[in-house]
Amino acid sequence: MGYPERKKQILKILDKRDSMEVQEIADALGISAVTIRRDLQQLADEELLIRTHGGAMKAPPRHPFTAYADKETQAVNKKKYIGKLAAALVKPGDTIFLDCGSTVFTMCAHLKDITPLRIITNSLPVAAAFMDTPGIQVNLAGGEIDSQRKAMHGSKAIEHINSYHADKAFIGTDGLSVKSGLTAFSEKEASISTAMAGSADQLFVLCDSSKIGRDSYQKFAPLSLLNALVTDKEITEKQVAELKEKGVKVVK
Amino acid sequence: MGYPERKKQILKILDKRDSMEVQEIADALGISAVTIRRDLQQLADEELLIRTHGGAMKAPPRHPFTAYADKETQAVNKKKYIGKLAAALVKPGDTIFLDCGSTVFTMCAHLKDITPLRIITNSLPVAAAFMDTPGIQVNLAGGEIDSQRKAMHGSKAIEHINSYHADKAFIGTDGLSVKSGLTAFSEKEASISTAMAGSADQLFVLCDSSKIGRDSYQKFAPLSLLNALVTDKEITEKQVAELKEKGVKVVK
DNA sequence: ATAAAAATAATCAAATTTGATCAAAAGTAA
DNA sequence: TTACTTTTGATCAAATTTGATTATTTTTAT
Repeated sequence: MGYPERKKQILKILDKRDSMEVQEIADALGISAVTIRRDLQQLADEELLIRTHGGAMKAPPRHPFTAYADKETQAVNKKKYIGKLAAALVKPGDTIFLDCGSTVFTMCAHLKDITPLRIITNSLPVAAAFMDTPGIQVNLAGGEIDSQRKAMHGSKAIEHINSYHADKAFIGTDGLSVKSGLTAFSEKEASISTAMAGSADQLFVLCDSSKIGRDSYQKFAPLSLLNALVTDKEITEKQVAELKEKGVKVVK
Repeated sequence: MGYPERKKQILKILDKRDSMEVQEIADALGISAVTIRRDLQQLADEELLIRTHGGAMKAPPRHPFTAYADKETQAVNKKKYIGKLAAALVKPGDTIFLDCGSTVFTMCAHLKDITPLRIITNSLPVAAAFMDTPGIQVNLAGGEIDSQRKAMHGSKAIEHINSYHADKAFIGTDGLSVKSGLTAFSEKEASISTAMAGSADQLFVLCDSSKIGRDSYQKFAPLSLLNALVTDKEITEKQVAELKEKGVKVVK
């Protein structure tokens, strides 16, 4: 029996019972406990279950809005770092746009004490984050929900964003290069980002170093629009110099 | 007995009784009190319960959106019953308005299998409920978030609702009487309800029997607009007769 | 306010689980 | 076939969990 088969079996057991023990599974499938442990580790990495000593438990239903399926765990810390830096650019009394990316979302934890604050966003997780935060007023863009991105997209949402003005816009990007400027993975993301950029006095782009120098699918803004790029310390000096030459300030 | 099993047992006890003592659990499970304390600490960290001296209390409902602060627990069952009845009025292929009340929210659990379905709402909990439900497209009204009601209100939201048309509207009410028709607790609620009622072919009002014959603060619709009132079995024959005379169909 | 009682956190030892390492088996490609 | 990679299983040191004991903190009673 190969891994795919075992994976299916293990999850099937877990679906019926809320928890199970390593030895128990090993016996049931006729596989050594060592292998089961390896399987459980892998499944735990995928967040399909929770590993406990001696066995595993069913994964708790993650909240529909706060759950960002972050595949690359090594990028999480970079993102958090960037979120903290970006949040430091926000001042009490500001009105800001926040887009629906996971990097921008990491700002939220650091914004709770910057009050009063007005946030305009198309992101449901952002809205959820400030649901019970006094002093922070959230304005949510309406429209069709994109359940993948947990955000509103489409013409209605664009129209909504366009009807407001903000001091600062914080947006993510899927690629940033001197040649192509800012690039997005999809038209949906690009159009929201463009709208926010166009209605704010200042534009800040959040982007971890791995995406710098990389181009994604769709161009949506030239570097000249940026007030600053917020990134992590792993950006190279060469990249910083190139961007500086183009007039882009780098915060790291 | 391992941790997963204990965790389940502890939460099960807490589900029935609102609080419990350490020694009591230790005896019940045949586990040392020290271990129970460690378990309680962990569960408290997970916010699954609240630690007290000598024991633990049930945790307050934790997610910002799924948590409706339902003060009157005895009304919950009535509401669930009404939600089920109302959901039966929805057919695959419908486009429906759902407002942001807790009674209307109870419909959600019963709508998941009625696909395809298009839902237009100003309620964040409704949006959350269908986040991962294939076949159900949610359109969320934009605007300022009312954190009390976990919904969008204001002119932007009204405008959003007005720009759509639906087959059916399901709304709650804070009062319903032959004399005053439908009444709401606040202007905010009333204006959204009016907008939904005005843009739908059919209007269904969800209202538990305790609110029938009662008037709230603001009138927002005459009984003549109703296609049906969905309520519970405790409505009196006299009330049903009076409503019938006014042309209101009662579903119970 | 003070003392007694109860609950908790900290410390330690025993038992169990685990992850790392390495060897065997199974699968792949040349 | 052979050489090579991947998967699986066995062994053992390291880490984790558990319960007993003791010191500290919190609550209750006087």
